[in-house]
Amino acid sequence: MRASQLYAPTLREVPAEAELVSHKLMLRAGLVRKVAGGIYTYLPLAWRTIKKLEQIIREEMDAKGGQEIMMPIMQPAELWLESGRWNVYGAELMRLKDRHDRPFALGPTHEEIITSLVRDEVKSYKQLPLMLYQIQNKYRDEIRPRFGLMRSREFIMKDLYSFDKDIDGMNASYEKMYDAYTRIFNRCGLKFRPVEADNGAIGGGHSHEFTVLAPSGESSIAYCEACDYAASDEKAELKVITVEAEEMKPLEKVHTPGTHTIELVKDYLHVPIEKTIKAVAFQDDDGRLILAFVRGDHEVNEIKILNAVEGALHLHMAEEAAITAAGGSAGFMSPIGIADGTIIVVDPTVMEMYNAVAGANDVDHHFVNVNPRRDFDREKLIVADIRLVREGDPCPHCGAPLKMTRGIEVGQVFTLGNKYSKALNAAFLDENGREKYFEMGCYGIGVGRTMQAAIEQSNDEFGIVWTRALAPFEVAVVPVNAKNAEQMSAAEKIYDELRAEGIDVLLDDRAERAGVKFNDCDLIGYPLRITIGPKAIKEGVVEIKIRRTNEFVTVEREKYLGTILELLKGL
RNA sequence: CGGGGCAUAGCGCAGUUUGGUAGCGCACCUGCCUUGGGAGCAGGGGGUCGCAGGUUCAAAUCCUGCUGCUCCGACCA
Repeated sequence: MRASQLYAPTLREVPAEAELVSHKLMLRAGLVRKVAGGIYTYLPLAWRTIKKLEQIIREEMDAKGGQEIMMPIMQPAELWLESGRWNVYGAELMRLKDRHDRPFALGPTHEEIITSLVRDEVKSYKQLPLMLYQIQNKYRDEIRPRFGLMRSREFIMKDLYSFDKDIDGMNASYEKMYDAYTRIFNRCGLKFRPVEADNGAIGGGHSHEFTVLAPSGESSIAYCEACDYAASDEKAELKVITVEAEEMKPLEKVHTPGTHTIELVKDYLHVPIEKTIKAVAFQDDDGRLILAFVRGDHEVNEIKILNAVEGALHLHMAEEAAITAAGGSAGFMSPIGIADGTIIVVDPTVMEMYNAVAGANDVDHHFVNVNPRRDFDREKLIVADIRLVREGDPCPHCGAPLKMTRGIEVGQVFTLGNKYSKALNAAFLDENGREKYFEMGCYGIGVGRTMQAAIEQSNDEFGIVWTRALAPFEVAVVPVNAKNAEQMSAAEKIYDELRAEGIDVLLDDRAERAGVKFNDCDLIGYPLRITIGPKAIKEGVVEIKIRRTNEFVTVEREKYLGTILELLKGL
């Protein structure tokens, strides 16, 4: 490829819309352009990188027995109604209607389509296991698209679905995919960590997220340095914190004017925050009031609440009217004396407390000497771990203090069990002629997000630093003066020789000044740059710049090819 | 969904307070010159000032309504 023919519009100035360094660099280096919020065009450089990334993914999927297919983006509502997700998926599902007013959705994921395909076609255990995948645009109407390709409304995803005859088979498929994902992200040169994750809206059994470590990431993960435990903050399990037993004093209602936050209460009553009980009021989609109680210094984990409360799909902050209707008072909530029918979830650590302070369901009043084991009606509440992990909490495996870090979730693997096969009545005959539901798994990789994560993790003040595996071109050949015939012919020769070696090389034949070309090379981040100037011509040498270290290597003309090949191996 | 901010040439911005011929830098086109880290000179093209109404002799500027983008919040009882 010749740079004079390449559409790679680099920018000197940073568009105002970008916040993240990777987002800025994608715009400046001419990789992507925004069309609308969360919707992007991929320009030639980005598309080359994406194709390389997709190729790596294909190779690893195929190596595990995956077969590539292509399913429709536009999906009929019937299948979603059948699986129950038409109503469950919520506003993120992009819906549309055809001219006959028939409802459709733009696929955010393809469990329905693939399950219906396999249901109709696969009838025997002899056809299993089966792994099918595709790489395709997905649509999710995000509340707040941001950070370029990190959270966009249209994005490229690889999604593979596994079908097995039993749980053991499903777990074996899961292990294969876990291994494939590890290989893929290693090949991309990413620093990442697989972490235990919650299954979220997709549902099913166990799950890992593959998280690229980056301070700007939207995911928060907890990990243990003493053992190999790592989990997303939503998932991280927490041990009950027990305290020394105290004599239980009589429950007492006290006047605490204006103390509608935990901070105000603890200061007003002069008690340590660990002696207070914090209430958070939610409502689910059906309007049911859900009160969650954690220790005053703890925070609630909404995902854990959803998992603890049967039938709850989404949570939002409770309306004040709903709280009042249940006999509560916003800011002064308590499990004691709340109307029946209110769903009460209490963190087990709260149940261990003695003589604590909690709201009294009465404005400007709190209870003191609350002893949950004595004062709470166990029959009417759910005791479940609903705490959000924080740095220093004990590791659930070994007890060492957990560390927290941030990351970008680039892939996730799930086991689904028969959740979808059952909902869509997808069954086969086993060895004994008995009908059984497929045991499924699903496995996704955000392709564009992985590309951006690579940039976020590897850049410097001059621009992107690509690994060889993902670089749009592996080597750039830059004649200092494109109008100098001697330099151009030397550059052309090297360009041809490198291409003959199968190297992906760009010849920067533009009539730009050297500085412009050098800066573009650094900005775009080609792993190696070969400079052809007067010195190279006169001395018969080849000058190589290594982008990652910004170091220069000069070798004799006859030996440069070996050096290039050697250098590329390490990049 | 709540709260801020912004919308003027491809990009970054000024002009809006106080209404009076639409500007700057970069980018782009032509020519000359230049070529080892974003050169210089000269000439040039490009904007119904987000959209729709209104006020006025006159609106980028004032008023009303809408739309889009963006940031923050959505841990709070």
